[in-house]
Amino acid sequence: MSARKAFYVTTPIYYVNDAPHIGHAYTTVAGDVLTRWHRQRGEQVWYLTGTDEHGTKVERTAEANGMSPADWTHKLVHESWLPVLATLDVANDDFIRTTSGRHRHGVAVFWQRLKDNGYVYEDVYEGPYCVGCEEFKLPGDLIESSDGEQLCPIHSKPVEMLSERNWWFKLSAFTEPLLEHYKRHSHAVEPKSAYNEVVSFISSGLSDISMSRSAVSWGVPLPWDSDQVVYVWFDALLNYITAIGFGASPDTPEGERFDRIWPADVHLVGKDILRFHAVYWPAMLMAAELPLPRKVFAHGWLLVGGEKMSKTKLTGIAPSQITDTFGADAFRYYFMSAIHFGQDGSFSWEDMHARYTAELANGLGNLVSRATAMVVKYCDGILPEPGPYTNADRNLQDSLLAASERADSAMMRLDFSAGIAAIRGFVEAVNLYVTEQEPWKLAKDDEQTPRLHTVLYVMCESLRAIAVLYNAVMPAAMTSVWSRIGALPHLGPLAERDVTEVSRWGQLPPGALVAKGGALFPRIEETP
RNA sequence: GGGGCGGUAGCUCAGCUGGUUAGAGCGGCGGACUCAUAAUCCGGCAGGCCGUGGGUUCGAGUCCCACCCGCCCUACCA
Repeated sequence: MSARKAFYVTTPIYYVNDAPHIGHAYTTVAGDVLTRWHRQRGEQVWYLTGTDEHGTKVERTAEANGMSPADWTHKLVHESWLPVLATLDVANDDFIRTTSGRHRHGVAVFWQRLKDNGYVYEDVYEGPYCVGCEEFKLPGDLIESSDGEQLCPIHSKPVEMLSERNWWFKLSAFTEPLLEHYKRHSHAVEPKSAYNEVVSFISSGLSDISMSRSAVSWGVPLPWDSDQVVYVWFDALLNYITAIGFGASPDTPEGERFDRIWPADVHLVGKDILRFHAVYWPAMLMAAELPLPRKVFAHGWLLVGGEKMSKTKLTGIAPSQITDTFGADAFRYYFMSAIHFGQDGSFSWEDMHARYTAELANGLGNLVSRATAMVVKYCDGILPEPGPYTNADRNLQDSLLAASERADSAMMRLDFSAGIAAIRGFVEAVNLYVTEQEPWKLAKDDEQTPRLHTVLYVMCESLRAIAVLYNAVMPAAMTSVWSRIGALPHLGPLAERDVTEVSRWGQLPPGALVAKGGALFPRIEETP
């Protein structure tokens, strides 16, 4: 058992009141690709996702549906949120629910510690409150409706005036420490535009913030004041530590796990929740004397028809709408390759279909077909021994080395589209190689048999490398390739192959049994 | 109001510190080939007032100013 620090990646925990859409799926897939890649570098990895289940909105929806909040969230988690992970082929190590005992316990321990450390005090607050946002608004935040009513600018719904005796977190104490931290760690928030936004916000000075609610019952009670619950955001953020054992004593297995996994290496977040993760969260951790996350990465929006995807505009798309037609692998491939991670990206069915057809069906899928078909046809499905290599063969090996190095460096910096582009470039090089070497002509001349065998071997050995490189993105399809080229009995499970050794030539042994399967990515004629 | 980002071929986007005829992929057209999912490979073509209007410069998509449009952050007056 290794004591190495695990590479720890998190998604936001998703608010159960929403239906899962491709925006949620996008974040989750990104984390899955990232963690699968790191696992294939031989690293210890921990990948966490989960659900955020407390707050007034959930409480009211449950009530409207005639259920208790506990029953209501249980139903949503099991009918909507957990199935999405299976739909997308996500290999998370854990799934945290804020309603779970370990989380509620950890939250109580955490805030008690902050109170003991002197960062929590009592005060009265009066002001407009938006239930949709679950937060107090400043009068200046509000917009006025046509009939003079004060509305929340985000939800365009009337605010409620509340006067509360609350507990407050001394956020103001962390203005300078946070600035110092971000000055020292200029990559702790990415992309750069997000970093600049965060630093600029902190520079303008931080105000203390209310961390509890008295009018809400669906939440985690304060350990020292059972009339109040922890404000939902200051409950939710803690999932990143409660899930891995915070709150357990250090000599227990849970406590040891916390020490091995924390701090997070990457918090993946949408840019809408950047401030919570890059300002409030690190301040809370400082107050608790815990290490800070190494990176918060804010990705962009998925745009549909040029606008941010939205349920009210009927542009919200469920992941299954896409996977039912194209499959989970194509879903993962499309969103990771077509959109530069960190920027907004356009989704359209036309683009999805076009890239699927060109890059997966005609490009990669067809390459697998032609390689396996020829080994079956010319060599009875037994991978032949290669003869002497020519320049063409060596050039292809060189391009594999270059592609794998570029892919690794891109994946390490979360530039998924560049990583995939590097691998796709190698696939295209192999297709070109096949066309130029014309093995079907070599097959017609017995004297050319050694050369034919070399070409067929190069093709299959290339597929071996492609399967390893693409496994993080398309695990199911690449597992199929792994099996078709007969790699499994000789090389073991695909997921255990190290991406940093992928370019070492000659790993697939001659004699491997090659089989032709059905279309890896069948052509799809109709678009929904 | 202030700040930031984006507005480049039909579509999605590259174009660093200004320099010869502004690029890629996809789509469209032509050719080669037949192992393969009518796939692959090659070639050319098309076609873009590089958001608008000024300015600096021998020369600007690339710098400066103003403005228009989209989005984000932030502040706020009646």
